[in-house]
Amino acid sequence: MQQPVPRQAHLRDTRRDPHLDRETASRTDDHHALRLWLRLLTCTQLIEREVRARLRQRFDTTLPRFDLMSQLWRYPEGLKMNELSRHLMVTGGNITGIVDPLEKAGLVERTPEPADRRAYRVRLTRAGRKAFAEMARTHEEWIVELLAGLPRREHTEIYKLLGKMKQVTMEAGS
Amino acid sequence: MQQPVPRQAHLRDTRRDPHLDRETASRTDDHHALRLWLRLLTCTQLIEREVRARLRQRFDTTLPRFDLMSQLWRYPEGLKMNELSRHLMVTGGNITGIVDPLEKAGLVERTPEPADRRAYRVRLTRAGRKAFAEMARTHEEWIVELLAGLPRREHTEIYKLLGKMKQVTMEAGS
DNA sequence: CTGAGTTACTTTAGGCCTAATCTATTCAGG
DNA sequence: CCTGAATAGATTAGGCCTAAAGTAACTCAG
Repeated sequence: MQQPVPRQAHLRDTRRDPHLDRETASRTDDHHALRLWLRLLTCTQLIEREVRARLRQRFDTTLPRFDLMSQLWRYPEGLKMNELSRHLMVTGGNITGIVDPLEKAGLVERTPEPADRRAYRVRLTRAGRKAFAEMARTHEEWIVELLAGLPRREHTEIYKLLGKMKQVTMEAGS
Repeated sequence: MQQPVPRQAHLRDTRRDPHLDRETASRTDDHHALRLWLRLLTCTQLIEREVRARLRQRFDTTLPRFDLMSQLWRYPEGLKMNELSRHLMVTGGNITGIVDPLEKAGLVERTPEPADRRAYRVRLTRAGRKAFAEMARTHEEWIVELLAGLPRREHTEIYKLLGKMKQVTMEAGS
């Protein structure tokens, strides 16, 4: 839980120039779908980068660990490894790599699954619940803050449209 | 440029269950901003994962390499390392790690910058241009295909709204 | 002209992620 | 009951990404 460190000038982050990102170079003859995709990617990266940096600075943790704890928070009875894999949309091997250090830190625990000796259930420990509750509150404030400039009306509009986009993409994908 | 390999049953990708992703567990009392962010993330990951997999299978390359070549394609005179860093929104050290293998593969070249002996210009080679032209055509088809289910009207609507979102996020961020 | 500060790029350590492969367990058909 | 296929999870090799620190070159005030 280290405090934010003031950034020195020679380490200044040059990656936020509003006039120079992936999208800026898109050409007028690019297909609309392509430009939409690039813009979607830019928006996601803007928020994701900020959240990652803040999680690291304020809570000395990472986004994947936060995400995993977030899922466990919503399922107090715990989740199996492959369920976590599906929820977080990452491969199983990766889940092992995220759960291991969290378990070592005492934030989650593996409890045996009586019905299947291959599997077990991952749950937040008491310490994990306490730590997550604090982080989640702050995290939500960050998101609200980052999107505060967006009027409520457009807020729900994007949400609805992205819902449709999610659906058609899932149907089209592989 | 290997061909796609039919996936064996026991390696089936279990990560695309439409009823079980990060978002599904969002609770009704979550703030609207948080739910919007989760949905944005899901949409991006759906497309990104698909594109990464296809780039690997069809062209035996990666998304970061494709993205970097894409920027060079749009700037035939070449870009300096720190310009690439800004365009792709990643750190400088990372650019080194992406350019190195591309240079080794003969797809890009580093040419000295006469005015500044610390810097140089990275450009596509002839082979790089040829390879990229082919990949870009296919890549664009993929994106169009993945978003094909979205009516033109909503297409431009999301594009506009995300533009606004990008703007307010950039103003709010750090 | 000199030296402090800045900039361009690289390197390093560490974490995330994937695909592929491995072990142990479970399951289903004969 | 056996045996082959499928599943749960771990492991490995390799690539991406970051922050931080290192090197070399540039800039400019004194």
